[in-house]
Amino acid sequence: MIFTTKAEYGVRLLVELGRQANDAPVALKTIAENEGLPLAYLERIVALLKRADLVESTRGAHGGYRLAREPEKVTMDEVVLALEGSVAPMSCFVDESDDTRVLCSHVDDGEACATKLLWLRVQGGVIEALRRTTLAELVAFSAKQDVAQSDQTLGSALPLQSTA
Amino acid sequence: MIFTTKAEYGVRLLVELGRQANDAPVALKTIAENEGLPLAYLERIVALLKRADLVESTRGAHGGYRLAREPEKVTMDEVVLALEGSVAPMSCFVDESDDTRVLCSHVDDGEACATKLLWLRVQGGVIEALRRTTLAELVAFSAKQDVAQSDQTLGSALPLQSTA
DNA sequence: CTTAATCCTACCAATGCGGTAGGAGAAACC
DNA sequence: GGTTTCTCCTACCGCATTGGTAGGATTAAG
Repeated sequence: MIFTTKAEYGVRLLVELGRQANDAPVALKTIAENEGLPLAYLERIVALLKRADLVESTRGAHGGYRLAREPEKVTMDEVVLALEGSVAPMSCFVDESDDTRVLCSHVDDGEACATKLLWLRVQGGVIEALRRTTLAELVAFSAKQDVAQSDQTLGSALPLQSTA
Repeated sequence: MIFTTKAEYGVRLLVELGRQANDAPVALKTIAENEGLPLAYLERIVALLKRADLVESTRGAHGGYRLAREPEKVTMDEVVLALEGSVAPMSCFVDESDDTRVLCSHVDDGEACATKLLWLRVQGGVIEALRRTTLAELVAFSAKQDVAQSDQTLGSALPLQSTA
């Protein structure tokens, strides 16, 4: 069970934005360079965040993106939902309509499969974990990481960017 | 985020075995027909369960598979681990060694990415949900489904707990 | 010795993922 | 006004994985 890089990159992008205290927009190019991620791909990802009103943009020179809310008010369930489309442990769990309907292809219509109970619990566990994590927490976490890194050997920090 | 059909089919297979009270082996063909799943594919899946000592087999005519343990003692974290190889919310979370090492390709060696905290929590939520679900529960659940189906021709009597 | 089952391995089509390319609009700055 | 620097949009593409198939070898019951 795995999230795609959309979630990974999107969350990283938001963390980068969250680290900026001021409300000056940040260009995607800056973020791409900071994180070592492909710019063109990030563009498509940030579009998802904008569509979900998690991010605001200003076009033109000196433009870029900023958070639409304070990091404390951004929970990860919203973020991952915007990026991945759904939080479903099984393909038949993807909710087409607005209610969380279970559509399992291998069972009679309207019937639940034997594994419904299990996947519901897993889904609940994931959503709960996502919801209790805010962007502010991740920003603070990454800041702590930075301190730890700069405390250690600065020179021997391998520039191991696997960016081909 | 999605599990593959290996987990789905594998759990269903175990539920089918769990429904048999006696210890007579059940042929895969029977299970395939009951569940409407491709036999050849099930063969590969049940091999994973056998390798993890969740299932025992007897070859030859009148052979088949049976549970290696009572359903009460089979927890789903073991099952999913055997079927999917790992329970990792992100590709860099796949543990190659025995400890749960985080190997993130986009960060310096030994360093955690900004999203480590998040994926750790998600992974924890999933594993906890899996661990507290036993095969016996799923067997009982599927039995209840059967009763509901034969009683009222429409099994919507289940209190589907939404994203609470 | 036929039949019914587990085993094993190679193969294959489709899908989705991660990434690229090439532009068209919009605003700042000279 | 033109250039630069951004956001935006859409089409395309290689590749790995998934789900499934094929074909056979092995084992045991009757």
